[in-house]
Amino acid sequence: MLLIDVVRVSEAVTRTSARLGKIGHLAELLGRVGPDEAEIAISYLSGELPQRQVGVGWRTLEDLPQPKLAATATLTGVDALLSRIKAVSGPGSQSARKALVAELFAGLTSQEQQFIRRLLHGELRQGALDGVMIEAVAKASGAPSADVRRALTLRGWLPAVGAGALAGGVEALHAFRLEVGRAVSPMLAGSAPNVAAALEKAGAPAALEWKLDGVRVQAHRSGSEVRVFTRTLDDITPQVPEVVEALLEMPSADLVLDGEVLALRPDGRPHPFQVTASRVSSKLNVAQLREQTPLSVFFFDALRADGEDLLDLPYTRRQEALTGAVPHGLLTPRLITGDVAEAEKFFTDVVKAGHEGLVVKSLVSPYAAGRRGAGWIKVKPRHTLDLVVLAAEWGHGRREGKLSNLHLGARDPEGGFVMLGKTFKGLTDELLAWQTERFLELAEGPTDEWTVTLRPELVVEIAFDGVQRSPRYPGGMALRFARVLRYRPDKRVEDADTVETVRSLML
DNA sequence: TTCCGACAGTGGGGTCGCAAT
DNA sequence: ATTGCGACCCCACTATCGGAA
Repeated sequence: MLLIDVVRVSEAVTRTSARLGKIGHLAELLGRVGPDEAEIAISYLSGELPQRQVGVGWRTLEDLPQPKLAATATLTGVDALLSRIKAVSGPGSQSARKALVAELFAGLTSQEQQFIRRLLHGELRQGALDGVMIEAVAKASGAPSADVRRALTLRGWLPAVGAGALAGGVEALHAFRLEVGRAVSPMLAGSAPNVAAALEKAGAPAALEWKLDGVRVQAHRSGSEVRVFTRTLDDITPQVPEVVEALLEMPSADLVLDGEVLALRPDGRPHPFQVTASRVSSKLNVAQLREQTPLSVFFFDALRADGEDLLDLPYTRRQEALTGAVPHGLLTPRLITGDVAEAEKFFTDVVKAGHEGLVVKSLVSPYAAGRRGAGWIKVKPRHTLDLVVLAAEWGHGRREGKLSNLHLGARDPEGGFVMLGKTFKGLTDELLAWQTERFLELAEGPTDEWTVTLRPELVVEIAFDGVQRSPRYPGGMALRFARVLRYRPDKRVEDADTVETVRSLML
């Protein structure tokens, strides 16, 4: 199959707004793709590369050769070249990689170049990713989408599942099973503004578990072999020997556990997330680093224990298996209640202990991996500040032509403002239109291709999760997960919060 | 007919490893 | 030694479609 066939379908998908229409276009192509090309086609049309990443980003794609006029590139040819690009390493690799990228793009028409460029950026923007492709695979293979979804949960990679379904139908899908040592798509949580709302969503009584601010881990043990995976199914086993040792000390030799690693201080309170992230992502000198910053692991679910698959069992049954397999000290603190007051006290306690909040879990839901179902609901405290808009950046994609990303500043009592970060979240289309117009009236000072500097006159109420140390911003601090709540036309700039107020929140 | 769950899109800060400077 | 790039940890929110109620 030619690349252009896939590109044409992607363009049709982009033009179609109805999801069922998108599914139809995708399924049509899956119906005529060859068995050796199915994985590549499914991968491209769900917005990812079979290689996952190949070491090519926006900088490498800045200047590219002239496009060809005739579309002759094959899917397998492009895929093979991308694999070669990924394999490049060592001194001189940047120019070698660039040369291969040039070779790749010289063989593509401008239409194809656009497509591959967006794929490499991870921004296909055709309105269809895994969720839509699952339905397309179901339609093209004649299998129920629930079976496709289930196989994806267990296999963790849709192109393999889709190719299997196209070749072998429902039977092939049923052949995908939980394999110890191969990562399962993790179950994700939705969110609620407060504990009462979370209980309502999950159904009371529910289980309330501490939400620890670390890195999600899925730990597999088969005999003396242990593997640890992240939320995106990357293998981080060498970086977390503490988790490996914990698994090996457990009595059961056949385990798949879900949990969180984080760095705790000697007094038991958590380090800032940055400390945990630094430790977990360091691959060099792990032995030394663990002396200075040991990791702790806490498990909250069991997908397999003592040779039994548990994914389809309700929460309470999985918890029985978990508490039977894992030492008490490695269990995530938990309370089962339907009482709102009791739940709120538990929430207050966990926040006082320095942790992130709670995850409220339905007692009956199975391990529904890979989707943010109603089974798990997270609740975190929310801080707010009144800040001043210092500048704004032009948006991309559906925000093209709109000033979107706000630069936020706190008032400096000595005069002026201190930038604390940016945000684009929380804006409705109406607000985007309004602020674009208003910002252009306030434009003043340096303006480049992306950024418009403003007279500091607008006060905006910002919600955020916390203040963290920043090597980037002048005040040495930045807001974590900042989002717009509302503009405050009733407030003058002199009423905005000060740098001191922000600093007092950092601790 | 209305409601709501699931999805895609739009980007945020921080940190690491690696290659180039 | 420092800088730039790519990758990946953490992530919130809105618009939209289409099935459920």
